[in-house]
Amino acid sequence: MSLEAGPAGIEIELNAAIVSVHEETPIVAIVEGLAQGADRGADLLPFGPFDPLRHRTMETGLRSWVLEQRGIELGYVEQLYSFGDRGRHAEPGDTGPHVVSIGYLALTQLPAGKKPRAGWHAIYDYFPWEDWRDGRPDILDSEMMPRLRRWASDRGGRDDRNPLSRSERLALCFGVDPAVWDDERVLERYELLYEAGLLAEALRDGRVAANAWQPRPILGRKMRFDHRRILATAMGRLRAKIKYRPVIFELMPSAFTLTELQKTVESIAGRHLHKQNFRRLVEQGQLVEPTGTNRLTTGGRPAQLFRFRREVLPERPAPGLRYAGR
Amino acid sequence: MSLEAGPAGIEIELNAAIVSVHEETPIVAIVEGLAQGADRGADLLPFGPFDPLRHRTMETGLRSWVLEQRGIELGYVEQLYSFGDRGRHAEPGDTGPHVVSIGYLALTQLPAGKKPRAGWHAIYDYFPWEDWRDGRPDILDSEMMPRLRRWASDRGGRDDRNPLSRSERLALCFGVDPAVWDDERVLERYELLYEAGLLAEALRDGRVAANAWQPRPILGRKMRFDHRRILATAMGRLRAKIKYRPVIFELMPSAFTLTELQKTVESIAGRHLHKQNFRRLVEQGQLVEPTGTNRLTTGGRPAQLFRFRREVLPERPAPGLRYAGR
DNA sequence: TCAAAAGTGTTATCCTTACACCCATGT
DNA sequence: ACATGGGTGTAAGGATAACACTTTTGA
Repeated sequence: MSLEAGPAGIEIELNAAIVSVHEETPIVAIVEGLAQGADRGADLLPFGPFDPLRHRTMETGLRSWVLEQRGIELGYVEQLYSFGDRGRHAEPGDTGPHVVSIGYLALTQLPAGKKPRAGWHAIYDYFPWEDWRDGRPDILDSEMMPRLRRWASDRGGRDDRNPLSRSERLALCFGVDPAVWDDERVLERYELLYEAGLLAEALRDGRVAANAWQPRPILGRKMRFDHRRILATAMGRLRAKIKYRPVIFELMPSAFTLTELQKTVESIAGRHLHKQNFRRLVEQGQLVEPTGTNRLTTGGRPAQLFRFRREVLPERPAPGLRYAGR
Repeated sequence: MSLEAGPAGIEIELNAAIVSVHEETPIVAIVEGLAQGADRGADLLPFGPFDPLRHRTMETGLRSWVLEQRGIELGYVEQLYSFGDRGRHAEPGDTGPHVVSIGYLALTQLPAGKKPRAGWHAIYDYFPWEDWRDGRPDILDSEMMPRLRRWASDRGGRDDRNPLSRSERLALCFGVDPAVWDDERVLERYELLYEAGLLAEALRDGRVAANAWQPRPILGRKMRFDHRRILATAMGRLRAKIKYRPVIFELMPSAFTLTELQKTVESIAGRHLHKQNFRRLVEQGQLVEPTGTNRLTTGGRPAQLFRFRREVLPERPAPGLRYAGR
C-alpha cells in the first residue's frame, strides 16, 4: 500500500481494537508476533491503510479490510483517536512516508460455541493491573507501586507543562490514599506507566533510558508500537460507555440470563458488581425484557432468559446527568 | 502547503474550534466569510495543515499555527474527531490531494476587558436551536419541527442501516413526547438536520435535492464545509465534559463569583440552572475556595470571590458513576 | 427606603447501597 | 436432603429538586 508520496507524504493507518468476551474473559483480535524490528515478537492489532480512492469514509474502509482479513462483519464501530507522532512508528533511519494512526473500537460476538483460536488474545494479559475481579492484582504492589513511587519522587516530582505533580498524578491514576481506583482511567494509567518507563515500548521509543533502578521494564504482554496504547484507549472508552449507552449488548447473544449479562459487564469493568443492585439497574433502566423461556443448564435453579429492549433508545434520555434541571 | 503527493496523496488538515465566553455568550474564533466556491461568504474555523517535518505531534502543530495566526496561546486542547469523507471537501472537478480533517476543541479566555472584535462569533448564531436560556427557541416550532416531522414520515420513516426509525430519532434528538431535550446531543441534532436537508451544507454536498416542501434550507449562520459539524461536535463534547471534569474553569478568570461561574456554565449548557442547587454542587464538590475578597460592582450585595481548587483533581474520582461499588 | 443581586434553611423525593433471605432445579 | 446458583423485600443513608426566605450593598 506504499504510494510513493514523496518525503513528507502522509499515509493513514487504520487500527482496530476488535473486542469480544469469551467465557468471562475480554479478548481482542490480534495478529500474533509478526511485528518486525525492535518490536519483534510483539502482537499487533489488525490494521490497514485508508485508501480514499476505494472507500468513501475511513469507517467503511476499516469494515471492508476487517471483513477481508478476518471474516468479521463488524457491528458497533467507534473512532477513538488519531496519532501523528513522529518517531513513534518509524524504524531508525526510516525514510518512508509519515504515518498517521487512527484507532477504532469495534465490538463483536464470536460465532456461537466457537472457541477463539489463534487470532484472539485475553486483553488483561496486556494490562494485568486492570483486572480486579479477584481482588487487587498482586503485580501492583509487588512490581509496580515501588517503581512508580520512585518515579514520583524523582526530579522533584514535577514535569514541565503539567499542572499536577507526579505523585498527584500517581495517586489519581492508581487510587492512592484519598483517591480511589477509577476503572475508567485505563489510558491515563497506561500513559503514566509509559512516562515512568515501566513499559517495554517506552524504551524502544527512546523516551526513557534504561535505568539501574528499572531492571524490568516489561509489564504485560508485548504489543507493537502504539497498539497497546490504542487498546488502552479502547478499554477506557468501553468501560466509560457501558455506563451510559447500552453497548454491552453488542457483546451478548440475542438471549441471555441476567447473571450472564452481569458477568459480561464485570469482565469489561474488571471488578465485581453487587448482584441485586445490578439487577435493579437493569430492570428499572428497562434495558431488557424476558423472552419467556428459561436456561436449564445453570447448575442450579433455571434462569430466565432476556433480550435487549431496543425501545429504551428513544425512551430514556441516557442516564448520566450532573447539573440538574430547572 | 501543497506537497504534490500524487493522485492518492493525503493531507491532514487540523481544524480548531477555539471556544471562549464573553458576557454570557459562548463565542468561537472564526475566519469571516473567506470561504470560496459553493460556500462563498460562509465563515471558517481557523485551520492549518499538519506538517510532520515541522511538528512532532499534531497538537503541537495546531498550537503553533494558532499562535502564529491568532496570537492565542492555547491552554486546554482536546482532539474531537477525524473525517476522511471523499467529496465533502473537494470542489467539483478537484484533482488535488485527498484531505483528512481532524477537529479539535480548545478553550481559552479573552484577554481581560478586551471586546471580541472581528475574528470571533457567537456560537448560537450557528445553532439557534441550542440556546434554551430564554425558553424553548421559537425557531424550533416555527421553522424546524414541521419540516422535521415531514421528513420523519417520508419514505416510510426508515433509513437503511439504521436500527431506529426516523421518527424515533427525531423524538430522541429533539425531545419529543416521552423523551426530553438532552443538551448534550448537539452533534446528533446537527446530523439529523443535515440528513433531513434543513442545512445549507446538505444542499452543497448534493446529499439532498432541493424539494418543493423545503424552500428555506438555511438554518443558522453559514459555515464552510464540515466546519459547522466540527463546531457541533465541540459544543456537544464541552457540554458533556463540564459535567464530569472541571474544564469550565478554563473559561473563567482566576477569581470569580459563584454567580459568574453559574452564568458561564449556563451559557455553555444553553439553559438555566437552579441557583441554590448549583451552589451546593460546587460547594460539596469542593471545586472552589474563597479568595477572601469581594466583588463590589455586582449591582447589589457584594459577592465573595472564589478561585478554582486544583486539589480536587487528585481527591475526587470525578463524579459520573453509573454502576456502583462492591 | 427600595431595587438588585447575594446568599441561606428546610423538606419531600428519589436513588444508591447493602443487609438477609427465599426459590427452583439436579444429584 | 442438600448443594448450587437464581431471584427478591426492605430499610438506612445520601444526593437532588424545589420551596421561599434573609442579607447586604448602591442609589
